[in-house]
Amino acid sequence: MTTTRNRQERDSSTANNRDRYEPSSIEKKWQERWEREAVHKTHDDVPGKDNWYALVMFPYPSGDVHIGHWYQYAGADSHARFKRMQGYNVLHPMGFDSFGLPAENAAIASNIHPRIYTETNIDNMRRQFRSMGTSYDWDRELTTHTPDYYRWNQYLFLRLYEAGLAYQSRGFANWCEGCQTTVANEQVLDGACERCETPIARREMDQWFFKITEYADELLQMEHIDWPNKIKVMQTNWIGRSQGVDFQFDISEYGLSESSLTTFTTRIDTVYGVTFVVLAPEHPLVEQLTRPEQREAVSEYIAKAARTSEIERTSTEREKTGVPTGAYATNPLNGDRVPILVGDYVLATYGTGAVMGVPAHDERDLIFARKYDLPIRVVIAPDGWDGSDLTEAYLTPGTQVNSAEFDGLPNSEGLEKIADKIEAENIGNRRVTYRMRDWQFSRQRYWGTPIPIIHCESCGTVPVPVTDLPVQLPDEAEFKPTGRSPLADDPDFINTSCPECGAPARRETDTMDTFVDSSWYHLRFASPQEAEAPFEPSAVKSWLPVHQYMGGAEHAVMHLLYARFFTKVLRDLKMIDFGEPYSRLFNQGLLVKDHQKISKRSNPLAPDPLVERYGADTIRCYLMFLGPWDQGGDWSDDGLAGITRWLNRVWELATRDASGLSSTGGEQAERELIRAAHKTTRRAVQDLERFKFNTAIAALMELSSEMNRRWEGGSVSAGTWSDVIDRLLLLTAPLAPHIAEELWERRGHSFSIHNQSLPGWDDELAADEVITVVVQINGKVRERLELAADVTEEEAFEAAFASDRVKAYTDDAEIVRRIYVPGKLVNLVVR
RNA sequence: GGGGGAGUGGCGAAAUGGCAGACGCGCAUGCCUUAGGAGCAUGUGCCGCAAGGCGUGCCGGUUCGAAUCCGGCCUCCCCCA
Repeated sequence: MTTTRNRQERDSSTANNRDRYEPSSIEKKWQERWEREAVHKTHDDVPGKDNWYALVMFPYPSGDVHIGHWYQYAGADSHARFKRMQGYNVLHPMGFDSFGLPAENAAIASNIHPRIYTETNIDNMRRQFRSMGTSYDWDRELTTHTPDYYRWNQYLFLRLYEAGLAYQSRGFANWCEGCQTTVANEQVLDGACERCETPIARREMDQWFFKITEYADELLQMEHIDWPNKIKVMQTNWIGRSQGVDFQFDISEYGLSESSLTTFTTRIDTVYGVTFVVLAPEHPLVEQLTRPEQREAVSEYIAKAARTSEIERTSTEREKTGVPTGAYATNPLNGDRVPILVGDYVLATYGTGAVMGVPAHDERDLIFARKYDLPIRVVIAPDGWDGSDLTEAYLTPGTQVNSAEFDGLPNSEGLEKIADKIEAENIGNRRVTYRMRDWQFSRQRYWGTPIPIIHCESCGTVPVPVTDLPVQLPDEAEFKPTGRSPLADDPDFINTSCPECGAPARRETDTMDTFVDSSWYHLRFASPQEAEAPFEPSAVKSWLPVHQYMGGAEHAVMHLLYARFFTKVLRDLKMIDFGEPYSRLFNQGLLVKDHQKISKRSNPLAPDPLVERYGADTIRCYLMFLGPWDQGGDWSDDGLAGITRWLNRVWELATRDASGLSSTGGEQAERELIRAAHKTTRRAVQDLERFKFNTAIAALMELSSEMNRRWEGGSVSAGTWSDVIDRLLLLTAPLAPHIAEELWERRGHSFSIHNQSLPGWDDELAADEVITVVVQINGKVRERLELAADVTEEEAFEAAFASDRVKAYTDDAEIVRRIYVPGKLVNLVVR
């Protein structure tokens, strides 16, 4: 009776002076105060704290922050906040990857200067990031389109150029006739321009490259970095290391400058089965080898191939085509004279641009041979082969046949012995090739970092002296695409003098791929205002490599590979002393809405109105509650109510006046609430560490409900209640930073909750006193027993046998086996 | 075609060798309310009145015991062709 009356009094007395949870008012208030009091200001070193660099991939300022950004940045921010409350000195910076094609295209489309367009977007995005309650130190913000940043792109380019790792060479680029410009590989979608859908052609142009292939083998070494296996596999496939043999066919009969034609193969064991040779249309010998009677057909074919994208050319769906050159090549191993054809499924950039055709042992070659009526010769025989024709290409291991002295060997052995012979006779050699090519980073675009090179008639290619940096991107230049680099039309920009001889000279007019900017930005964040160098060595030493990198998997083989390459180069240039930029990587999944891709047009979900209506904390928590962060989530407005209710409950629990509580439930009730609190702490901390935000929130919800029940019972002391409330708020703080801060203040604690340590837990206090032991008969659950936590095996079996339900199964049966899993179950195998 | 990931209630999902469905949405019933798109309580995998049986894409295997491990197949998503 007393308890009931007390409770009613408490409720009515507190109802009046308690106010409701109104996210809009408290969120703005705390965002301003955090900024005013520099709560997220990061110092390079804090005595007694270890540094933790939590980096999330910085965004393109291509428009509004959309809900997918929220999904990424809210999760990353929660994890960074969690590490901060774990006691680390955390660097969690933000910037903008603000050069590049998307911004430039959007700017052109709306007839605004790319700089104005970009800076307007950045202002808007900065505002939105603030509205999320992110914990960035804005003093460290960097934007890559400013000279303060891109001058260091130019500086690093010069260092790579000096080291022979940047070079200019003629190469094929993706040319879009519609946009009158080249586009990057990643902007080619199914052979067409992603913007105007014009088919992409290949055009030969002077291009700049970074020698990433020099680091191919080291880039394959990934055992020592803690990255998702998925990404490691993608990088390995992308690099595509293959071991093979360069093999020379004799073409001396034509009396050309070259007496041999080199092909590359990974299957030299099939060399006795070669019945034709195929050259890429761009192969340098095509012109000279083509016989007069084939000249017209070959020229026509080459012209057609030039209009076809590489992706299309190598597609397995597409029919393999080719034309004979009329010339023949002689296989030096057996003297066979085989026709030379031109085929566009062979790429000039892979291997040697020439392949040997072995129709019996390669699917593509077989289709090609059948189509053009070329001979098919089996040289690797399956077990029990009767000498008849094969119906399909034989690709698996077998025995060498029709292979001269190698007949009878398993082909794995033939592979080595034939390679030995080729090397001994000097008609070829073993070689490792990679699918990955050097990184073509020059763009005929305006909105990027000018490449700091000067072309002089007498001195050739001359690097701009470091003291002359930055080479400024002219603001006034014409930026619309005209078919060549926009900067080429700006006389003030191109006309200069040669740094070596002083004669009039022309500047390089290409700009850099934006992936150059993002290859080292993590270093810049360590000392973003450094004016004398790209980064300050001691700051880099305190912060790098990045402890935890977070971002989407779409960058697996672009940014993430380039950044690793840059890191290795800078290490070799002795600018840094580590070889991997990101020690740990976590990829968040994709957010969809109602099972469909979120799109501005067909399935929109703008964050600002949601924040206005529900509050940033609610949106953050809901996004994190949808499912495991790495698996992505499925947004549906309906589910928001659950998070709203929970945060309201936290508010309501934390604002109750607990002074009237008395420990009527005794020690038992106290212990049970303390146990729930310690269990929750353990679960939440362990889950947050592993990015399992969804189950961390579930644990906090359970604790909230448990507290509500305990209050109804009126059974715990005010002191215990208060401790558990504080625990709940501290654990909620990384996820819902505003409400936690507000309630922390209302409970009389000092500012800020985000400078507090997470609560610890005691496994003994978290341990159950009573456990449920499951009794299985032949693996099926037949009984559940409530037993003391410290029950012995003997006691557990005794309890099991005492149960009537168990007896029903054991009475007429023989027990052949008994299994005991401490604290969990008893299994009786009966017959 | 190759590689990777996933498949569990009406829905988002838990459980990674030991009680399948935690937590949340939705739904149902009741309470409270001038009102309810608010709050509270209880229930909610399927079949069955019940006892009980069935149940984690499908088929098989390993195990005392499988959503979880192994083999084969189907479907969906991502990356590369």
